[in-house]
Amino acid sequence: MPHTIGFQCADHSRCKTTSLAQAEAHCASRGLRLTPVRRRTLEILLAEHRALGAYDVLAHLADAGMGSQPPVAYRALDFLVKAGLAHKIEALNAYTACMHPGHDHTPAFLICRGCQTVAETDTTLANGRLGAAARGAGFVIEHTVVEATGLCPACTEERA
Amino acid sequence: MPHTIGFQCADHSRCKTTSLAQAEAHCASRGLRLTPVRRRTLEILLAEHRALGAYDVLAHLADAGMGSQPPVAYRALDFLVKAGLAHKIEALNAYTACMHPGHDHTPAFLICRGCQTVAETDTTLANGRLGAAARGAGFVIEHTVVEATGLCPACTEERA
DNA sequence: CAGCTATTGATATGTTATAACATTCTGTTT
DNA sequence: AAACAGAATGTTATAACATATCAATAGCTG
Ligand SMILES: [Zn+2]
Ligand SMILES: [Zn+2]
Ligand SMILES: [Zn+2]
Ligand SMILES: [Zn+2]
Repeated sequence: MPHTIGFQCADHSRCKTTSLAQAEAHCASRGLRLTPVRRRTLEILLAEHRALGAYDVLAHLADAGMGSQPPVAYRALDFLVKAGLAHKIEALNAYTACMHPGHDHTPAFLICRGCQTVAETDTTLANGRLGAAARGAGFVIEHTVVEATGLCPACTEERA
Repeated sequence: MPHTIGFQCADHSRCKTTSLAQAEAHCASRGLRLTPVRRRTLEILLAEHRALGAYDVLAHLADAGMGSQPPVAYRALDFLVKAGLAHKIEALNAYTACMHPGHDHTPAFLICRGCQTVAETDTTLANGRLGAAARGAGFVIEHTVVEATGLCPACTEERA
């Protein structure tokens, strides 16, 4: 699998290409329109395993001559998030490309405060303790945010 | 126990009083200064089982003649969060009083999108699947954000 | 092509958060 | 008590994140 959890990827060029292809397929199969602005936004997010603020994305879009006002970036990001091609990292008010688009999943993130790398994994939160608490309380979970902040292996090493 | 998980509390007046007393004791035992602004900020958060934005808190502080500029609210909120007397709800960019201050815990929240009620519970995330993934990747978790959004029993009923 | 909807462009504004520096308060040393 | 140091607060300004609104355009449908 191209996207195992970890703080390095063997071949990021391939990683990007694969994700983009999956996104194209995903949109095609659902009649979603991956327009130039949206596609470029996804490419911008895929450039690194980090989360980018909407204004960072906007700056890159502007560099590409694709709009320079906030709504342009926010609309594209909203589309990607709703389509399941990107996620918002609430703890950072920033956005990151999904590492396994198309697969129905409940993402969880490991965020390094040293190098800002974001690693996506899955959670089975709804099956765990919080899910049990929610069911016990009669609470219907619709969306979850699971984010852990800390230090990745490389950054832990560096500060040792 | 006064603070069981759930979307009602039997006697909120008592709930507030208890929490405030716990907070006082907590600060006293650690040499932390629960100054008038900080205490009032905590009271404001304790008024309801909801999360309040910093500017909402600020408005209440201003009503009480205690400062009307953003840093006043943010500093008090930062103090409370660092002291473990309040938590930030990242999904709402808002703050809520801790329901069991002093106890070392990793909070998790159930947030109702109908009535905005926030219920705090615990998570053992670090022992669960994400914790395992983190250890496998050599990632050292320092802080976690676990928030579930959905509908509480009352609001589910109402929309039925 | 006429009409409809989705998307983009553009302007303005609203909301959340912090930087920077002055002042006041609190406890400690002399 | 006066001097001092550090913590807390007051104040101004600005940075960073996000949305409302309306006009223009592109893409599809009958
Ligand atoms: Zn994902
Ligand atoms: Zn790192
Ligand atoms: Zn708590
Ligand atoms: Zn509710």
